[in-house]
Amino acid sequence: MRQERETREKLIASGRKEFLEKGYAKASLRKICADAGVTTGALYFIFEGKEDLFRAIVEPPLEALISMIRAYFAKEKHLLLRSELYVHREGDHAAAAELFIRHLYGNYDAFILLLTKSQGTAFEGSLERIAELIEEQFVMQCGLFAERMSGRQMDAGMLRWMVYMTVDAFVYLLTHEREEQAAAERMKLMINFIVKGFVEMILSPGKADGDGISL
Amino acid sequence: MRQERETREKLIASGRKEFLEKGYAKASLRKICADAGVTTGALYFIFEGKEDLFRAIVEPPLEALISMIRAYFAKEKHLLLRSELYVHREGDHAAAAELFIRHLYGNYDAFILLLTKSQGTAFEGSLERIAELIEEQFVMQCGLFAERMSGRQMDAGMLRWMVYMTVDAFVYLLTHEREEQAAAERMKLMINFIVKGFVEMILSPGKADGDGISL
Amino acid sequence: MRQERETREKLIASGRKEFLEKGYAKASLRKICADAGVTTGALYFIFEGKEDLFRAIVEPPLEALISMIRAYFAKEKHLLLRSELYVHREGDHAAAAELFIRHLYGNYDAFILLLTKSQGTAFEGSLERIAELIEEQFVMQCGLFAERMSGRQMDAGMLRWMVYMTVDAFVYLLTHEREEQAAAERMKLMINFIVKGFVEMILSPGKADGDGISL
Amino acid sequence: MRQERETREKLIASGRKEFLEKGYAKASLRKICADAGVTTGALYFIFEGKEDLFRAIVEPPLEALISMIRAYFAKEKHLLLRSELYVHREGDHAAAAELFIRHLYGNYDAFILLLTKSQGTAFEGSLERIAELIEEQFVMQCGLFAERMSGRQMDAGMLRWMVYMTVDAFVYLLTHEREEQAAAERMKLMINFIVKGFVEMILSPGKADGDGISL
DNA sequence: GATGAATGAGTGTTCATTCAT
DNA sequence: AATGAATGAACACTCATTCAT
Repeated sequence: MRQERETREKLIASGRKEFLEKGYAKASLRKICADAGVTTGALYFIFEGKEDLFRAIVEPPLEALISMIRAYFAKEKHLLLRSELYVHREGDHAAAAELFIRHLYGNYDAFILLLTKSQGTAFEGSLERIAELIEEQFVMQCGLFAERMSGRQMDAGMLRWMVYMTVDAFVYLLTHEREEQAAAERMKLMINFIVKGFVEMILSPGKADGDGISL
Repeated sequence: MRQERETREKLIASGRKEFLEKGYAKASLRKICADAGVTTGALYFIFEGKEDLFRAIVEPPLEALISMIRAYFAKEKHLLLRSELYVHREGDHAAAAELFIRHLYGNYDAFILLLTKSQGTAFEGSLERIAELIEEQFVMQCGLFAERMSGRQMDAGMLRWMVYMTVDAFVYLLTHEREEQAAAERMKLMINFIVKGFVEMILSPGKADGDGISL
Repeated sequence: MRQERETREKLIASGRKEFLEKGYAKASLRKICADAGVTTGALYFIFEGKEDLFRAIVEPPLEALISMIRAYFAKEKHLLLRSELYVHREGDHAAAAELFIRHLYGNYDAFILLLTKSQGTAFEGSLERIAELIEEQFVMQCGLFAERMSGRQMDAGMLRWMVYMTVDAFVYLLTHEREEQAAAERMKLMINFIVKGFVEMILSPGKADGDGISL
Repeated sequence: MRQERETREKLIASGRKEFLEKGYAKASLRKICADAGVTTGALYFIFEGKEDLFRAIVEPPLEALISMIRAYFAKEKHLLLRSELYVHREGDHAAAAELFIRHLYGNYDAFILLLTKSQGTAFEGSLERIAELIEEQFVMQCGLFAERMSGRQMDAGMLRWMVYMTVDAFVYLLTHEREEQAAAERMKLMINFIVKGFVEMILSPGKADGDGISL
């Protein structure tokens, strides 16, 4: 049991390395095992196969991220229900962003794998799934919001893009800025930019289409 | 000669299909050839190998796009040099955006391949290269701009991100909106959003760092 | 017709080059044709295939050599029949050796091909065939010789080896001394060495076996 | 482990057969594996590839031969240093020759492969390398010899050829006489011939050139 | 809890050769 | 007299996976 854990860890470490270097499809299990100083049989004892090894590397950080997102939105929803008026203060989301950044950079390799090397895997659509999750929760909140500020409709397509853009901002940082501190710094500016644009858009929306969300 | 063209076209067609389905790495030349009703030998008579077939599919549209970008920036630069004052009018870039959208959707499969299925290819960094090209030209223009509106410094990192974000907006559309008309419509809103944010940022910039661009 | 000859020559030239570089088996007809600026079809119009091209390069010089050898032995035989006593004079065979060297070096590439790059070809045993030819003629002469100098038996195996050694001396030069003049010079010494050894062996032969040739 | 050894042996056996029949370049790994009753994958588990299989067949006997040569020369050198006068006795090298013959015929197939079927392999120059090794050691001994018998110069080119001729005598036997006993018998005569010629040449050398070795 | 030998289908690629034009 | 498009079989090699031990 003790030993299994050790082998498992070694395999995960060298798997991470190989997947990063070659991408999922071109990575070689043989090389991963050799690098871990373990036989292929051992890998198949511990994991179900190639994809399972990949999952073992990327899934835990991904699931943790999703939990964080859910928790954040739950809190936001709670606040929204209690307050009667939504007031936007600068830096509102900064704390959350920093939390996310910390998690992303704390599992840097796993997220790089997830976002740029997972082609051919069940995880290749992870970014999309995260965006959808956020959009879903966001739309829900907007629904609550709309009960108080009537008449306004927002373009659902634009909203979807903005969510995607926000999520992609994290990806951009992850792939262009290796230092966590610098990334956190930058993210504040980026969030600010997006929020401002968002508020602006609500105040003077483009021509609404039928697909709009009442706001 | 006549015949070669036909075979070539058939191979490109079935190659496009297979690459789209499986991604570059997992695509099988044998399947491509069988699907085209041709032997592997024929493929190797016409193309140099797997990557060359891929290139034959994606390179022409990519090169055309790059030319369009260059031409657009050349025109912009020319205008900038003639006028004494830069005045932003809404919809300024709309025409260009529409042109790009037309090209992107006119070669839909090729760009999907390029942007989402080119891992393991010389083209896997194409998006980045396009972003760099645009950034380069953009920075150049900002330099010209700076000769007239002095003192202003803009955060180079933010500028880079905005360029990336703009480019990524096209990718977002390509991967989320199959209809060209709808995409063109949307792109106008998106461009508007970005430009507004950009102007806003110039007027009240975040704290500039040393790497800033004089504006 | 004129044209055919030209194409033929170009193919032979580039074939010689490719065969020398890669050896017969690994040489590529495609490369030969490309190098000659000719299509594969043309090659098959003029030659019957890969081996036929090889033959066209090496056969003429080989046949010429064989003729020279035959002529030389015919002359020797003639002299032997006329004279009553065989008298060995130093430098006897020198003239012949020089002739052979001239021919060998005049067709240097062809003989290198023949001797070191013909594996997989009908010509891969050429050296052996030449040795056998010489041995045959040599034995015949020894038979004539034996009619006059009775009693002596020579070890047939040793004789065979000496013939082989002689032939191989030419190969040795061809593969170790690129300059014809130097090779000719050296060959005189080598011939001398062999002849001396031969005479010596006749005068005090090893124990004869049943396979001996009466001398 | 037990099993691997068996598979290894089977592969070596059928590899030896196929290489002998077709030569290295034209030999087919597929056929070798089929003949051994094993899949290609098995071959690649045990060997690194085609050339590695070839190496596994020919390298051990070759290395053993080289060691034997080195040992023989070391002993000779030792004797030479102790005795004040070099006295040639007939049959001097006979024992060594017999040892070599025994080794050569004890690994008959391997040496045939090495000497006549290794084109396209790292081993294609083995004969030359052996000749160089012997020449090197031989020249060294001649140097020692020269300290006592002064004034004599020997043509280095002739010496080189004689070494080559000696080595080639073994090749000649290997390729022309399948029976070890007969070969050993013959080799004695051949060695005798060469040594006699050598001594003769020293006593009445051809005109020495500048490249001569003082003797 | 693992080993390591082996599978078998698959890969991209190269080849000498053919033949309608 | 020659083209050039195409064939089809073969190539060495790699892969994720299995299973007796």
